[in-house]
Amino acid sequence: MGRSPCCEKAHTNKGAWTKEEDQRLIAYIKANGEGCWRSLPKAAGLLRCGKSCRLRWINYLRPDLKRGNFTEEEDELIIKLHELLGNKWSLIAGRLPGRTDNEIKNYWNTHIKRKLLARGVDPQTHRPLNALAAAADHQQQLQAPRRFAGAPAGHHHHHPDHFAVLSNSPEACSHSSDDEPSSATPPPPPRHLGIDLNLSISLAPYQPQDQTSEPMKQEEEDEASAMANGAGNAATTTATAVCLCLNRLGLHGGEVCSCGRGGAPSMQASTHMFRFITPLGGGHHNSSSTTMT
DNA sequence: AATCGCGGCAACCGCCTCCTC
DNA sequence: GGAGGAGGCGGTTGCCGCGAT
Repeated sequence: MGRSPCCEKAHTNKGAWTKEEDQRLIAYIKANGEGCWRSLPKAAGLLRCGKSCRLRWINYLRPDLKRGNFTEEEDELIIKLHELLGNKWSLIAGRLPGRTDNEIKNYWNTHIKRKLLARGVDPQTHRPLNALAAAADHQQQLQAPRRFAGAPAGHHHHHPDHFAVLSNSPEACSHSSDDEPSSATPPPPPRHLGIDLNLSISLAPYQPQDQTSEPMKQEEEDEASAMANGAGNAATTTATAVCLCLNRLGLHGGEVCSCGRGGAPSMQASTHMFRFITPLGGGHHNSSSTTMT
């Protein structure tokens, strides 16, 4: 039968927003703040679904939005983050200040996909295109019990292969409960790693001897992986300092990160490597490292 | 000048997760 | 612990503008 609609659709406008509607929404949110989207339309005098208001605000009207073209740096950041997070547009957007998930999603589909294809890289797997066919053949031959490439198994299109690459601890390998039963022993390195990703995706520069005792949760692990990888590659390709803290991820002109949330994330710096430790929800710590060249 | 095709983007839809009771 | 509601997310659709023919 389905769920009840999020709002009374019979009396709601659809389609493009008018200037007047925008003004009403802006005025209302300025006066009352965000929240309670369901009741907002009525309170603001809008004949819109609450979800529609929310989307309009988040994707278009928010004052902190950065309009305009994506920079080359943003492009590369998106690519790195997508490689690690998959189609988690909201997570990616969270690391690009002023950009929205919808905007990034559209940009990915219209620009970056093409860009990667032109580079000979598969936009979904981030592997060289010519290697994909070979890898597929190889996998068919192997009929390995552990699926690894493409073919997202669950609703959420994580890339298990990516996480396998990035994980550097047995705990980290046990998260993929969506897709397969977890195992106490870390799986052997996937054979597809033979494909040269040319991305140096790894936490190798910083080995886990000082990892905190608590196993990471999936989300945190994702974050850590994203941070490590994004930094490593951005750093090696641009020689620019990269802030990986949750609030400031991005390229910076070499200044040491000092941003933090609550418990003041720490950063350990050596000559060529910065390590960021950013507390995430629940007091877990999230570590990553980046090599500065 | 008119038509067609394509690309870009805003908006919608439906499912999922989280939160509250 | 379970149910229901609200918000959030990702995929998809459809409109519009622009260039090619």
